[in-house]
Amino acid sequence: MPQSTLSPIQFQQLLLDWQKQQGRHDLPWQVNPTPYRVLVSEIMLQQTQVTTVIPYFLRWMERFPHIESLAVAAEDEVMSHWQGLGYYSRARNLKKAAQYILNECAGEFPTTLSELIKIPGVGRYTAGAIASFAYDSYGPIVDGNVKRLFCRFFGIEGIPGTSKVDKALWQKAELYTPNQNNRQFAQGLLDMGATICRPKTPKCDVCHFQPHCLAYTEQRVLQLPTPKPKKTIPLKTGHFLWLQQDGKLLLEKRNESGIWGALWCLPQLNSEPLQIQERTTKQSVLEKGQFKHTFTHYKLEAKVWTLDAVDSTPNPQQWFTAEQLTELGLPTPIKKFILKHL
DNA sequence: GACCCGTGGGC
DNA sequence: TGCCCAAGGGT
Repeated sequence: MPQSTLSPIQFQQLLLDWQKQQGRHDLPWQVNPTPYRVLVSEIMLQQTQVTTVIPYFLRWMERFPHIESLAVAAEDEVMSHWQGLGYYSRARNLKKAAQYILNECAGEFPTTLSELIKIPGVGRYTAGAIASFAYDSYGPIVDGNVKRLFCRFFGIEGIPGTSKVDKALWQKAELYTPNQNNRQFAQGLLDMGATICRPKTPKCDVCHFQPHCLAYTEQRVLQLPTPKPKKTIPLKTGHFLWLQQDGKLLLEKRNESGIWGALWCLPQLNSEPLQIQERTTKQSVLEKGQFKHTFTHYKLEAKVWTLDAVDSTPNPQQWFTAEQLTELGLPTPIKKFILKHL
């Protein structure tokens, strides 16, 4: 019955009015929104909350204030500034993006959606966000906030992330995104989703869209968006090495592929270490400690072992003092373990 | 389409 | 505690 009677223009006006009064205007990346600052913030904000990103963004912009400084930076220093944010391919891609813009785009930051999406690490959402926030131009965005808001407002059923539902969501985004005031419009969508149309406790009582929201008028707000079926994550066991020498700790730089890619880490073993037999001495393997860590897609239970001999591995290894450790990008649970045991 | 890729906050 | 969720993208 009462399908939303709000035209795109009416929708835009309501959202812009709300954004002007109730939206966020003082986030660090909203100040001086250059393409580079918007790019950095949007990559950091992928799957990451605003309050988590803010200190990382400020530190990043201080160390890498422009594309050139990032493009020529050493990977280890880039990774150390991302340490703790997670999804480390974002950091590697951000450096690739800087090099791409300098080398392939003659230093001219791309401006169109079709060009923006070619930047490493930039997908459909981030391209739309850069168009909106950096250039104040047409750039549809569909992120977690918009998915939730649109699924409720338009009464879209089905699981977001499936091709059918996402197609419908992007279609709505393209239709309802204006050709002016794009910066405020996009910010309004995100802020509405973050502060009003929240997952668990939406503030429908103060929502300007309330009379036009299909989910609200049909009392289905908490049923939309359709929840994903939860799957059980597997348990994996890991083994790591703790080797100290002259007050230094041995670390290993991990491969770019896989978990904790390109971070420095305690050397990881393929299996539980066996007792090492040598001609003259028996070297005992001692358990230094344990830790557990839950990722998105599996749970890790790890044991850390000490021994005297250095295992040969294909990755670069290096001894670090406690002071040097602070300048490296280390996986968060590894960093915690080291600080506890060093 | 399925999987991979981190971490911290909120309840 | 355990679960959901967060300004997604790459393979």
